Amino acid sequence: MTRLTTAEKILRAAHRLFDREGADAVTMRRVADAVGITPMAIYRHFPNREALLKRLSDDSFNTVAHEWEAHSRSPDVLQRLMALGEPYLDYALAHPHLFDHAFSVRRDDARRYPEDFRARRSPTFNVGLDAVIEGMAQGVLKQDDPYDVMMTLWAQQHGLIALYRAGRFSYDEAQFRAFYLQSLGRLIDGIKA
Amino acid sequence: MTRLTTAEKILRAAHRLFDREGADAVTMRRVADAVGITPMAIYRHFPNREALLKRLSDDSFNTVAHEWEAHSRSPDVLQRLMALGEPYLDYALAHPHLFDHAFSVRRDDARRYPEDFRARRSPTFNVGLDAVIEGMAQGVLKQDDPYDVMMTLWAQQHGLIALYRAGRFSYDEAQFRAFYLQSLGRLIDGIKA
DNA sequence: CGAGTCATGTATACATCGTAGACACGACGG
DNA sequence: CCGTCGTGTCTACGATGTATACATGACTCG
Repeated sequence: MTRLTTAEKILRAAHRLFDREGADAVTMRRVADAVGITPMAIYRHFPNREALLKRLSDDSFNTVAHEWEAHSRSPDVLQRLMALGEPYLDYALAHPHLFDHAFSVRRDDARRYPEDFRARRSPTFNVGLDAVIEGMAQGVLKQDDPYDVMMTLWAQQHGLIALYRAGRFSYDEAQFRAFYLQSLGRLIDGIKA
Repeated sequence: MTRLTTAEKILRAAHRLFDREGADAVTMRRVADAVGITPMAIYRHFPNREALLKRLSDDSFNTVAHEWEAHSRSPDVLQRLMALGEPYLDYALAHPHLFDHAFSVRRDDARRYPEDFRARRSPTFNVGLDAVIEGMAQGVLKQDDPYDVMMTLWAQQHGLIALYRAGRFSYDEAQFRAFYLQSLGRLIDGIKA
């Protein structure tokens, strides 16, 4: 069995709370209790609560981002674009609270469109982007700014999930997934050549 | 000059704080100070803070919803669908904090898709919906489920705004508005006949 | 007129939160 | 042996929502 540093124990306890009950449940006192230390001890490892939360969502996101890149090697560009919508949805359904914090919360270090994305600083965006670029080169997609097109695709997915997360759908996960893919298909129809 | 009841003064003071600094700035103590009463006096008019916030965003939203319905009587369905994206964006830009609370926060009384929208319980959704139905009848839009199509349109708009509100764009308002309309155009291309 | 009711406010207090500040204590290098 | 440093504790403070008890004035009804 691996020995855990205190910092790791804090992260694990906090992650558990975050994933199950959301950011509000991650109080310094509850995390400290779970680890078996006093609240102030956390400050030896993280400068403040906000930094702890940021670290949590960053870690969680990075883990998922790796699976992302591996996803869908379909040679058919249109199919690949559809398939690329899935990991985003999967993440939102599997870790709703972390998703909220990673994508719906203001943060100063977030990548910004267009400069960061045009500079290819988002590994996840890049995966879809390359599919779009390839599709345009093949003539499967209309000629257009591929960055703008990819951003439009992202927004479509994000909007559906945001509304779902905000309780605007009475669908269960399977029904929502079907609706999500169907909506994505409508947009893809709009960018097809 | 009109005499204001205390409840109205509370609402005005709270609205001011909400609109300028966001929901977190609306503390019972700050509202009470602004009105000139003690914090507990607010509880004679609102059961708790959450209800006060809900009332604020409801009022704000309803005000805007009226302008909504008046918007865009263009006989061209496609143009009308484009134009209908604007009031949503206008509201988000003019009252970003209220927008966040009205559309991005979980609330048990929110209308849910599909039942509430299919039952035409959303006056704002209906406006766009009727354009979609008309477009399908005219053969300008592909045959499809008009409710699903309208929901897809809403999600596209909502997603862009959510990402903008979360600081994922470095665009100023004018640039973002252009991008928003352009993205909406791509989706409309996908639902055109 | 008088008494009770009710709407509206205040005063006080409590639990919960993030976190500042002072101190303890063991390891380790000179 | 003695400082320094990493890591923890203890205590306390200020913000916040809100429960509870009480005050006060207006209005109603006998």
